[in-house]
Parts: sequence; C-alpha cells; structure tokens
Amino acid sequence: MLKIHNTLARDKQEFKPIEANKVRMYVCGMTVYDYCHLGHARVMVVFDMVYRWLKSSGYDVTYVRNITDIDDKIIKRAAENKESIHTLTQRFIDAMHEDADALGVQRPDHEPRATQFIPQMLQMVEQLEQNGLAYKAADGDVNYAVRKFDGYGKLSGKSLEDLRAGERVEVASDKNDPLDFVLWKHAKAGEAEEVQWESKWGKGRPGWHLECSAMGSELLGNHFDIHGGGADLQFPHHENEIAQSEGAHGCQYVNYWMHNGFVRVDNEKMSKSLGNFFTIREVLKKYDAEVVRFFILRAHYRSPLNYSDHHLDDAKGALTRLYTALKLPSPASGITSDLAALPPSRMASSSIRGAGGEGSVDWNEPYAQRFKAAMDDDFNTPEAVAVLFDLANEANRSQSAEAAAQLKALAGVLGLLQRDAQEFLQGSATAGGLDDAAINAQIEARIAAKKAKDFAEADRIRKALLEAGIVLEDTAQGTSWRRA
RNA sequence: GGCGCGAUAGCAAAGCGGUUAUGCACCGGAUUGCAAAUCCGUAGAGCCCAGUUCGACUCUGGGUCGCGCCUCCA
Repeated sequence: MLKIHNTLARDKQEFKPIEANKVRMYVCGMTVYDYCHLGHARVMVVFDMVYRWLKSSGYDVTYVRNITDIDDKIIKRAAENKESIHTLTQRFIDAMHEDADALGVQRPDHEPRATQFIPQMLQMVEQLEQNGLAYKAADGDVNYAVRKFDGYGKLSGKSLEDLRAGERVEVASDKNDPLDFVLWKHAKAGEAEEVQWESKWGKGRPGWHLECSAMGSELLGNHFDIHGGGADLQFPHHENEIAQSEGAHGCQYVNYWMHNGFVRVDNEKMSKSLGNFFTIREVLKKYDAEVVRFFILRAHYRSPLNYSDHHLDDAKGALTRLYTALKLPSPASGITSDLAALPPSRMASSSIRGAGGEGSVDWNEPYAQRFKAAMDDDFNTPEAVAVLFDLANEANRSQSAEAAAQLKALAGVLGLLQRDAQEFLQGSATAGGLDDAAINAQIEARIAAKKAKDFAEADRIRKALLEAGIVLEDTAQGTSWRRA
C-alpha cells in the first residue's frame, strides 16, 4: 500500500486513485529561457522516480509535465538576444531534453506548451468571470478576486490576514485587493506580435498560473490524482492554481499535492535570483550523469539536498560499489558460480520492467520486499538504496549471479545500474588522460614484468597508472582496471 | 512580523519507544608477491532542558540554532 505525503493534509496518506489502477499526474516543469540547473534536475529526477514507481506498482499512469514558453522573463531575454521568443524557447527546450535524457529521465506522456493552450486558458478566464471570481481592472488586466474564493490558502496554510500582514512594498496597480493575481495581462505598447493574443478583454497574454490550470484540465480532467513541483511553488503558484481550477469547475482539483525539497549550496537555496546555481550541463562535464541521478535519489525527495563536489565524489564512490557488485564472473574465463548456472525460474515470477527494459524483479524475495516497503512509504529512496547495498553485499559474499541480477533489476526501478558495469567503472578517457589502448599496453607490460618476477617494475607501472587515475585490480581472471 | 520545515556518529543519510540502518572515511583481521576489489570484525550518534514511560534518538512541552515561503524562482 502506497503512502504519499500530501501537502494539502500536511501528512502521509494512503494513496487511492480516483479511477481504479489509473493515476493522472501533473508536474510543474520549466520556464524555458535558460539552461536547467540542479534544482530543475531534482524535480525531473524525483518525479521520474515517482512515475516509474507508480508504473512498477501496476498503475496505468498519465504523466504531464508542462513547459512554460510565455512569460516576462522569456520576453525580456528574447529582446536582449534580439531573437523571437519561439527560437529562444525552442533552443532551451531542446537543451532541457538533452539534460533530462542524460539523467535517465523518461519523457512524460505529455509536455504541453503554454502557447498551445491559449484558447483553453481564455475559456477558463471566462468561466471564472461568469462565476464572479474574475474582473477586468482599469489598467486592462483581468484579475482573480482572491477574497471571493473560500478555500484560498488551504494548500499553503496561509490565511488572507497572514498574507496581508506580511505584505511587501506595494506595487501600484489597479487590483481590487493587493492579493489578487493576474489571469490575463493586457498587451503593452511595443510588445511583439508573437506575445499577444486576441481575447474578449483585448489583446494580451496569460498570467503565470493560468497555464497549469488550463493544461491540467485539458489533459487530465478537472479532477486528477497527483500534482507535483518544487517546494517554492506551493505559494503562490499552486495555491492560485487551486483557486482558478476549483473556482472555475466547482469541484476538487487535485487529491495529492507533492513538493520536493530544494537543492542547496552552502546551506542556502540554489536559485536564479541568488545566482548560486550550477547548470546541469556544467555539472555533467565533471560528473557522470548517473552519479548525479544517484546523488539526488540518495536523499529523500522532501529533504534539502546540499550540493558540493565532495558530496558528488561521495555519491560516485557509493555507486562504484554497486557497479562493482554487478561484475559477474565472465563465462569466457571458465569460472562461473553454481548459482549462475541455475535457470532463472524464480526471477520471472512478477514481470516488472526496469528502467532500461532490463531484467524483471523477483518481488517475493526478501530484499525486494524491503525495497517495496521503502518505496511505498512516501517514496523513501534512501531506504530503498540501502537495500541495494545490502543486496550488493549479498551478491559479493555468495558470488551469486542471481543476487546480482536482482540487484540490477531492483536498481532499474529507480533508473540506476542499467549500464554495463565495466563501461561505468572504466568511464571514458578524460582530456589529456590515458586512452584505453595506452592503459592496456601498460597492463601487458606489467604482466610481463610479473612473469619475470620483476615486482619492482610491476609495482612501478601500477603506481604510474594510479597517478594517472587508473586503478588496477588483479583477479583470478586476470588484471582489470577502472578509472578512479 | 506571520506561517512552515529541520537539528542523528568525521562527512552524507534513513527507519525505529527496548534488538546491526546504509554509503564514504577510520581501525583490526582474512585474502594478495605487494596492492586494489571483496569478505569478516571493532569503534563511533541522536542540539539543550524538562516531562510521559519499566524503558526515548524515537512521544509531549519549552528553549537554542539552521533553513524555507510570505516577491520571480524547481
């Protein structure tokens, strides 16, 4: 039984889908005017993990992650670059896909773009106007009348009075109430045609929150199961989404709200405004993408996650241990464990596809049961990963190919450990580093020295390679190597 | 100021009212020509103060510190 921490209830709750065996999930994605940073990586990886686990649990999942391709910052950036917003956003959408793919993030079922749903948004504003919740202000903007919506504040736990008390310097506007927010922004002089759409309230463009309400309803219905996003979206974005959707449709919008914690740098939130962010592609130049994914999944999704090279190095070391356990006795060596020769009958009991479509998990086996219990407990990936390490220990101890296969299959549910172990461990040559041929030549030379009992020379070669970042391991099957 | 979250061993990070988390690092042993990897074992924890309890890292109250939202932000 799956339990999910529901922000709406501020508690873990048993997950009950609206429709049996189906889950409809919406996650707030990127505003595409720049490269994704690690905070974005966390959202993508965390909800990819959720998506995978729901599917592994047998649900038929429809996953929507939107793309915001119209917004003040996009308009500003396009103007700075002297390019159209379309070329700008398309460029960063492509970059986002590259980053997501590298991190092993599966594509959502739908990736709607705001600009493709303008009619649905306008329809929603009209509905809100009819319901007495929207009004056109003197400046031409159409605003949401927050005080007319009863449940305002139920997600973020804020009351209108609290919000009023914490009000910042007030910006001059024609809102009836300072807390009202814009549904439809009127077009301003000098704005490009491509950021203006016709409407009964005059030319303009959608406010920030409207897109998600409109696209969620369009693709998942007026009432769906899960809505996710970063913790910073809880207020005002998600609160306003609820006001819009429930105000327009008169029914519950979302059953379970999930918010992931921030990525931090030096104990501070990584954010654009603070300027302390690292882009995904920047980090991937230095660290293997799977290490980054593992680093994210090693913490609970709701906890803060501190980023530093030291933490990534640590994650790399840990992932190396798992991959090392995956190295099976090579059939070519003539050494195979008894277990490896056993027919994989038990492994096929419950066919659940792993990330790479690899082997299936034997869910009756004790490690898998612990793994499942951890994942069902609000997606407790740190605990699930701990099970992976216990299983690695088991595989190493028993030299069991079956245990190694189970390890790989279970990790596959998290989108980990699906590569060839040797490929991961050896990585690829870094700039200025030794290439594989050079390494193998050195290994040959060392083997020759060992045969001649010239251990001083053998050790010299090994030491030289180590200094070049290459670790040698002499095994019964011969000498293997990996990049440190 | 309002609302909320957190504080676990050297670092990272979970569960749990009483019995080994886990990874890295460290120490001892096995193994190895020497290593590495692996295995076995030791050591090391729960911000402070009260309370509840036979027993609290785990529950309750208070305090301290850190973080977040209240403004664009994943």
